[in-house]
Amino acid sequence: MTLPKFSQIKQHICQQIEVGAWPQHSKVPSENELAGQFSVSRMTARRALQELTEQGLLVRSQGAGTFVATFKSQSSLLEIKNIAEEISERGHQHSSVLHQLKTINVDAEMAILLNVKQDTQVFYSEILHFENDQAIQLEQRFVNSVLVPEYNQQDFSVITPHEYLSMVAPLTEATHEVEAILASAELAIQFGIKAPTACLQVKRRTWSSQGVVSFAILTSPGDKYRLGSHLVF
Amino acid sequence: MTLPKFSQIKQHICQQIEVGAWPQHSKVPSENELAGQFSVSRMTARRALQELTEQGLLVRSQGAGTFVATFKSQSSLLEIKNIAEEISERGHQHSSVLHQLKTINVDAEMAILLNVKQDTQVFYSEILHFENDQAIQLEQRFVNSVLVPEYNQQDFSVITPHEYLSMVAPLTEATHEVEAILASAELAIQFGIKAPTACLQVKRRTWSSQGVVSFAILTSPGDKYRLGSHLVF
DNA sequence: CACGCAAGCTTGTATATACAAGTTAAATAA
DNA sequence: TTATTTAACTTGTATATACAAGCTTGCGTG
Repeated sequence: MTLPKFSQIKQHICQQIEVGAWPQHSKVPSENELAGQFSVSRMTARRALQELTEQGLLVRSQGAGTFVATFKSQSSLLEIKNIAEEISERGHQHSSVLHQLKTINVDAEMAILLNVKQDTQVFYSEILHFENDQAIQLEQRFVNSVLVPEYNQQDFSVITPHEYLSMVAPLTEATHEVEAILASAELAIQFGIKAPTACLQVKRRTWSSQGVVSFAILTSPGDKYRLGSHLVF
Repeated sequence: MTLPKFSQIKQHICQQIEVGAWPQHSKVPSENELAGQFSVSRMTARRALQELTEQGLLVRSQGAGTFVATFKSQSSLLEIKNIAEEISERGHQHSSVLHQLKTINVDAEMAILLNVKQDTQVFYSEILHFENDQAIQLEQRFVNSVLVPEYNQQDFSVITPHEYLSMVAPLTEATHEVEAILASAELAIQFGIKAPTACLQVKRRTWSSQGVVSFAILTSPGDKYRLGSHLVF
């Protein structure tokens, strides 16, 4: 199972930008040039350019061409760091408790999110992360068992799910949704906080070259965690 | 100047959702059905559905069909957009109410954030933004009066602070901090929601070439608003 | 040398078509 | 009546083609 052609072109373009071959404001090959280089139809090349434009990496002007956008971000979100590493960087101690690691049948919604067939069995893990004995994040993760067949055999006291997945299915794409929720009574107990309290919840969907790898729900108490980013234009 | 056909279909779909004809999770007509209804090619209908899916309003599943997504306003973490524009793009109506627009003395902390001398007078504005008569964001903004001396003379019923600041002091840099907070009683009343409830709060500091322009606190009810991003590596 | 126009190139919208892959409904067989 | 198979429908990827609109470059003329 290889990536669709338009996705391969998207990755090529992102890599050219990343390695500095195409700096800010520089001209990107035209639809017809890319079509020639990749032996695809112009419409396929166009789709790649259009999606990257929609995502903000490129800007396009009719008649003039396609250019690398001025925007450049160094957000911590963009790096999708390993939580153990983040805590360690703060000079603190990371630990975690595995609550659940099992195989489940996915409902329709989750099947769509993981791009698997309905009623497929996938892995579900639930881990509570600590920073210096203070619970700071509940990680609930649904993992595509087709792409990562040995996920449920890992020892998550020595390696985080993020670390393992990065090794066996390196990230190529991700989406995030950040929301504020009210902690349930159960959640409040797990975090050792009083209700009512607000929590920051990040829903993260990750892809590797073979497809959707996992869908994670990362929930943290509002007073213990925040996300930062730094944008340069 | 008429809208392209695919944009007209997008608007039709947004309106159907807005008026309640298509509730959350309900099935949307297929590509071929829309192509028939609008006398367009399937590819044109497809483009409308695909863009709305990327925007988070729809979810699609091969073989099953296209469905209305769980509704939430969504803004980007990777770009700084004008809220009026974002709401407009969703086919919704933006409006706002100005609560405060005044000159204040800054304390030590705010002076540091705005990079001005202590006890300097800066502008403070407080605006409640609505999407289709639903309050979705309280914007509190401290503005550097040295760099933007005429901020407090603007009419913020016709232009948003973001628009104005972008004109007179174009953005070069920004930082975000995203956190979850519990709504105060006052805040709950402004949003028309019951306490206790969680809110998503973004603290944003923006720079232009001359220095720090403003420090904004953007607060939204958790069940009405989320932040998103889509990354390719 | 400067200006205007034409040609070439590029993006933007749209259509028709084809095949792949998955889901759902209908028909058939046990 | 239930289970299985087949057909119909739906989304997903890809190609070829056409025309519109805008930008850039090159050429010709003053």
